[in-house]
Amino acid sequence: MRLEWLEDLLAVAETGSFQEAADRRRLTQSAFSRRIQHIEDQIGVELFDRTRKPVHLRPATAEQRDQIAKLATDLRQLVADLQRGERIASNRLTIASQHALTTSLTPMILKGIHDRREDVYVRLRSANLDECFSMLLSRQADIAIVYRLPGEEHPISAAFVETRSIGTDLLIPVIASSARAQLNAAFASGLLPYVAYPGEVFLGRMLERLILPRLRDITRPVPKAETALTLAAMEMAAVGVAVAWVPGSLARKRIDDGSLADLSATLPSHRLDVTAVRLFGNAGSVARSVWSEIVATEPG
Amino acid sequence: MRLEWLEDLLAVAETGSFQEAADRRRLTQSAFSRRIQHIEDQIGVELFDRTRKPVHLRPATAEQRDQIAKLATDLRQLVADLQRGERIASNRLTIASQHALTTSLTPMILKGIHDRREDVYVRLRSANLDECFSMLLSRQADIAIVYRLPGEEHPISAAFVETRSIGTDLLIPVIASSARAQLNAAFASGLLPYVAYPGEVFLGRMLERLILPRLRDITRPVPKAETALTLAAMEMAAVGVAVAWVPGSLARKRIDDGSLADLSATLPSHRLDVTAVRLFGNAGSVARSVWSEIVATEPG
DNA sequence: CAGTTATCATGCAAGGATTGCATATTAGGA
DNA sequence: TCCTAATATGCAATCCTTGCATGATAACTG
Repeated sequence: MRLEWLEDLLAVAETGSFQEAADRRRLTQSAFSRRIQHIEDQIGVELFDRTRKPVHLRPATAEQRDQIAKLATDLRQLVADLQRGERIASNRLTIASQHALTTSLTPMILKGIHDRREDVYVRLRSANLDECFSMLLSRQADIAIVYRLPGEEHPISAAFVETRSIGTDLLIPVIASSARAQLNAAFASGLLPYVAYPGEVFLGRMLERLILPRLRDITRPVPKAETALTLAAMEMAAVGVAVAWVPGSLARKRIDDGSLADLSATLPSHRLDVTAVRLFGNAGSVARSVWSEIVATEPG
Repeated sequence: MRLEWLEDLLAVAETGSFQEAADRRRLTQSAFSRRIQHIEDQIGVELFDRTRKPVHLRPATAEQRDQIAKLATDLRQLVADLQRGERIASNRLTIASQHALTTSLTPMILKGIHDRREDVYVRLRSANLDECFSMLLSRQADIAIVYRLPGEEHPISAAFVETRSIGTDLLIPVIASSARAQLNAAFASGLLPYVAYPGEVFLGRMLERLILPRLRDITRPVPKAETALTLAAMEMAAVGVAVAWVPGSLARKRIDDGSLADLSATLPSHRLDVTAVRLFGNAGSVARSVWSEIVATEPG
């Protein structure tokens, strides 16, 4: 297996066609086609369904897609680490950030660190909630930036981690402004189309426990699509597919420019804490200093 | 980056020489040498120190060794998963086992599962303690088999995981029988050579907190070597380097055949619980059934 | 310190792998 | 059924990788 191959597979998964994938990978279509054949030869399995014309991933291949993406990221990171060598070993720091925060609050935190500590090299790794804790535990990350429900605890024992609230956010329902009429019609007939998150991701559990029960009191929620990524959910809402519950900070810009409508006046929303988490114990000096930077961020 | 290359690097790391590594990788020395050069070219960094004759890993390379090994394992697993396809998606189960248990208790557990449930495909992943929990949290493993100190808690909140004790073990000091005289001499002069574990691994923390303090009352412990792997520690003890504290179950055979001596009569030992851990929540039917198999194992 | 040995590097030629171009084949839609 | 777009394949040029023989150098030995 090669990183190149993983990238080839991902290109197909993302573009849905050999043609486009070849393009993205900067190969001719013919060379690309043969490369895929070669990969399949090596593995000994047909990864794609050729009986359809834009080829489709076989279910077994699609199942591994996330793992392929993760391994590709990790391999690239390994190469980068080897390249960087020991030069910055001492003032290097890894921050794990929950996906939905990676595009909203985390960049501001990084900027803050960079402004005050130019010498620090921060590696940002975006992952889902469980993976963030996973990285903390196995010391692949020094600090994690994750959401938490007010009043709840993180899955890691308080005896092992230190948690600080560094801000709050709101999980709000949104949909394309242009789709409001349509939504109202559905709503009037007692239905609420919404974008679901899989049960195993944080927002999925949130939605299931906190939003849907309240929703069921006033309407019948109907899942129209499912995605593990908040950004993708927001996109679906933006094209008017259904209502998506997303962190307010993420939707802010598009609400302000009018393309998305905030429905929290009529549909339930919920508060979220943004927290910084680290393992107790002897953190390096850089990690300690950056931690104090981060927790100095005023909650609110 | 390629899996092949990772394996090349690991071969060098493990054998300490291009010559032997080439052998293990079934290449001529010359071809292997050029392959390493090619890898370095691609990465753009000298990975090995050539000014020494059996080449040495550069510190920056050694630092990434664990990560390289992990990625190699994961890549091989990915290929296997792609090969196996979805056939057994439903009755597949991943068990994470702490390294030291992987060679002692875990095989017996696996055998028990296999005897009663022939249809279940179990994937065993050996990892250190933190990685085991990490895999549980990110749902890369369904069940973890790990040591725990009696009376202590796992780093994951009890609210999120279910823990069951499935046996006990003893952390005992051992050394080559043939080296006892030598050891007694050192001991008489107030010194105790021992094999240390790095502070970030479970046994390292155990040793530091529970054994060394008691040891310091009676002698002056001097670390002679350090390794993160219990098996390697036992090997060092077996060649007479120093005393190593290892799980009794691991050393049993070599104590019985006389090659290792159990020193727990004169040096401190400590009890260990063997536990099975899983996340609360909706486990699949196979995971539930295997869990009951495992916890049915009588403690003791 | 000189000589020996083990270890790694390199020139070379053979064989293999990968690529682009041109073109054949096939699925999906009109 | 025919057309179009997507994928596969024949072919020749190029690049990569390998083994063999041999050169260079660090480490060891007496």
